[in-house]
Amino acid sequence: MWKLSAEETKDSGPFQDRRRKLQRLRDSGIDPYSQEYRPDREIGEIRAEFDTWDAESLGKLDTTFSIAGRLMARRDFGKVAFLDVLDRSGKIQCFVQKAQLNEEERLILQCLDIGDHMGVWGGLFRTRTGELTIRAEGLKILSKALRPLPEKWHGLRDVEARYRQRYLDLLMNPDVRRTFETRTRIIRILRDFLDQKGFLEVETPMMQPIPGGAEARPFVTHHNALDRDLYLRIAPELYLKRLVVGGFEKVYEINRNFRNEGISTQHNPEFTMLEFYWAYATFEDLMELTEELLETLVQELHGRSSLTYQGTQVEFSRPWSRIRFFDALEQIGGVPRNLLEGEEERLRKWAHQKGIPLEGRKRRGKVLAKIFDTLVEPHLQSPTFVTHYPVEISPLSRRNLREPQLVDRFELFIAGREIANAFTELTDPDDQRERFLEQRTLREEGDEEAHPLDEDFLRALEHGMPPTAGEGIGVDRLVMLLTDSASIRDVILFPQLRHEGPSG
RNA sequence: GGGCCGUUAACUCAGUCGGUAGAGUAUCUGCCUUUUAAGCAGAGAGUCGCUGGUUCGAGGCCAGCACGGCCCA
Repeated sequence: MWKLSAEETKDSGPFQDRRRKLQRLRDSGIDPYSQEYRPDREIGEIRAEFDTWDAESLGKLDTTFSIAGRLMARRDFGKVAFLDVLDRSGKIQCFVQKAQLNEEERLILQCLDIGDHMGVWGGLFRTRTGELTIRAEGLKILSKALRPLPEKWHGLRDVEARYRQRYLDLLMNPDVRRTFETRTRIIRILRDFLDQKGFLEVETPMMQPIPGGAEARPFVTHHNALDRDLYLRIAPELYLKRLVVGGFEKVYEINRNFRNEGISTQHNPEFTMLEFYWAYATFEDLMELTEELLETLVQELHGRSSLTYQGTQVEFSRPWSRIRFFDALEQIGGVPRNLLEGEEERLRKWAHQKGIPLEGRKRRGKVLAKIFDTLVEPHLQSPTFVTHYPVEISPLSRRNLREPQLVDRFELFIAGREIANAFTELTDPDDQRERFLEQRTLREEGDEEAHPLDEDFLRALEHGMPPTAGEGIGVDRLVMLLTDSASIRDVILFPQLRHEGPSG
């Protein structure tokens, strides 16, 4: 009944029973919320060491083990009981003979409910069915649970409850725990990889006076003492580049970005981004680095260079295919070349006939990007670098030398999703100013996602930034890919949800 | 923003044509010294998401709302 408050549930059966047991313990001078208990082993350690021992060897072992954890199941047999105790490392069965307990412990056993934390100590043996078991010499209650756990067999299925009460999800669904452990491992591998290459990890502002570095709508907040609005960052890009100007030639940040957009299986308003900047490198160097990084990740996590995502095999062996943005539109998206190069109106008409809605997309670049998202992106299952984007949708990227209407940029697609976005950085302060001014025009035309002009950033560029390449990798999407998760909510511990309704 | 599906006991779910609200788990009582979804016997447990409407009568039909899921934008 965890959807209801304690007040609402205090009179109903299981809660009353647990309250009653709590009171019985207190009346007997037993604290149901122990101040201290120190187990000497983790359950996983015991299992790792003794799971392979046979009954006879265990019989000769004269050691007492003390463990602690949450009671997940109990099976009572009159004079004995079996208790399943779970800690962070695993689960073990404990065998309790009531005759072996003192009076206080017998009362505790009587009052123990599934969900309570307890400590147990005793020697190891193997039951008739062969299970490694602790023969309890004594036990203690460490924390009384007043609410029952979800049902033992089906677990917690209700998706909403799983997100709102992730602690129950973690307790009841071991796969969920593993996914989040893997997430932590992935982030550690990312850090190790970049640290080894000499990148310096930094932290830049979450609250920014001008939200830049991406095209997205920001969240607004207010600083009272300064009496000014601040924005939760949509990207760290402009600050990391300032650091490159300041001489941090290899720099990265793994942290949260916030974008004021809809919520879906692919989008959470706050999400984790890795961004890194590498002076004296180009976007082509980044492609190689990215190949190496992802292959390392897949190898470390899966022990081979491929994985299965939602039923599709994805191969990460290098090198990955590369295709130019316009070639991808033509060859994969089936957009006729003459339309790509011809008048915008004919392109719009063609898109309309294909059923691609373009409302709100005023510029040619946005039209092309929309067509790409619809017709090309879903087909990019194997890792694919799409390169050389139109300059008008890349206001922070350096122009291509030969074709100045394009930029030296790539996006990486895997399993039909964008995983990374990278480019050779625009270091020319005059060109950057012009790009900002173009974006300002778009903003005046009503494009709320157009990049704002950042005079302070321009001043930094005017001090001189070395030739640099920079990349952003969406960590949540990467974790989804590597853990075979269908929804971003399955890789974020507490995803954003609507207000809990009055009726739960 | 649109479409479809869902919301019933603490959990997981049934509920036929509109006619007294069901099961398993969990809980409680009793029996049980090697079980592991323990077993056997019994018991308690419900604002059927919310608000209206139709009807002699609504968990089921209609409308609106809330929350969630999937798909589309």
